[in-house]
Amino acid sequence: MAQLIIEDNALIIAVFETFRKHGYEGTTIALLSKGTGFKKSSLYHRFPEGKAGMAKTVATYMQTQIQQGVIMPLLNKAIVPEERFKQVITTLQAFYAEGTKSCLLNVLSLGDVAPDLKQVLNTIYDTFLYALEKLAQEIGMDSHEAKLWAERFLIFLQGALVIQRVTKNDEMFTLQMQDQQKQFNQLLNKSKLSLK
Amino acid sequence: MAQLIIEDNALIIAVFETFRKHGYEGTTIALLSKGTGFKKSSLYHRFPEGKAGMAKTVATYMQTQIQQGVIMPLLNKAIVPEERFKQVITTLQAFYAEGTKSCLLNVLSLGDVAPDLKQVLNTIYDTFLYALEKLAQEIGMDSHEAKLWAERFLIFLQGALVIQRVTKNDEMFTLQMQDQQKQFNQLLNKSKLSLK
DNA sequence: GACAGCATAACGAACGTTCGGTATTGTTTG
DNA sequence: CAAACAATACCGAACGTTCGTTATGCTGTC
Repeated sequence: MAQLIIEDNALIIAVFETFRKHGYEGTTIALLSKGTGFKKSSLYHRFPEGKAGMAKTVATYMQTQIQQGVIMPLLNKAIVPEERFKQVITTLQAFYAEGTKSCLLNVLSLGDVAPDLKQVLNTIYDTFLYALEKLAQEIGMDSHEAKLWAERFLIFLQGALVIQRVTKNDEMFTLQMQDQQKQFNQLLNKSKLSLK
Repeated sequence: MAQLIIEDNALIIAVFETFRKHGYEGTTIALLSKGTGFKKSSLYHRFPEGKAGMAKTVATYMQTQIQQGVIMPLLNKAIVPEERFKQVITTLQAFYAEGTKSCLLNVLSLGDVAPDLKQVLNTIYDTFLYALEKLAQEIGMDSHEAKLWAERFLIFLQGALVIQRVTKNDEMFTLQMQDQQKQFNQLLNKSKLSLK
């Protein structure tokens, strides 16, 4: 029994980094072995469901990270919206290492994706979108505007990651995130004005 | 001699579609054989440099497509800017099949990319960016604004493709492209007003 | 009969995975 | 407390399959 083992965090992170760098097909067990320090067969002890299981595990890991570093701050009404958004930008900067690391949502959604993995990726997007939407509504957007703004932010996030990977212009992501923050604050100020 | 053989266009397109769907590592020769109708060994007759050569070929194919459908229209001063941008949006809609197909710039830039392939991808981005920049300058932006606007457009393009792949919301890309066009026209009108 | 175009068949290497076995750790029992 | 047993953590070696690639052979056309 007791099948639910708390996976070693450093191990998961190493696997996560390998997948986000090489994508699913590009990630080999040999590569994972190198990245984690475990021999191939040992990895199968930790992940009895093999490569597919590892991918699902890292996707779930990302889900919890986003939940903790993004969703919770965004919905935390104890803090002013401006500060909340700033926190999220900071989290994302760290999570994507200033845009030098790719997003699982992108690299794990190529080709024929296993349905259960796809569902985790979908959920991450949905919850992220929802939290952004709620924040936007809080600062005065109607439901439609809020959804559009949230979508746009996520599009921008993903796009900036792709472009930085192609161009190797390592400041692009940071600059664009800063700009998103600036624009958010402008929207917020407009909303404050119209309320007075 | 005569190393430059005119490759069969339908063949290249089939290879191109396979790569953009599965990425580099996810694309196998068996998959290419299925997609093209050629046996594996026959593919090596057409592409003596193997898989790496095929990838480079499809990247170059994309380069010519973008050159013809995007760069040339953007720089064509015989047509008004509004119409030029509209043409480009139309081209991109077709090129990405309303956002249902991925971009080589994204899927071929994962993991360890061969330097010569990377350079082709880089060139595609650079020329695309440059042409957008020139158009933006034409409608009144200064050099700095123009570069930012061009970057943003490409970020949006790539981001929308990623998001649509994750969400399977098949209208997202089209809607966002239409919106980009609308925004461009607004910028253009502002510029016209300030000139009067 | 030369040569291009394509297929058959096979290559070594790497793929993801499995299995037997050995340490190491934890638990039970006297 | 220690001996005995069980469970866990990890590894070496090998599995069958598929990878990318190539050597060889057939078939038609000029």
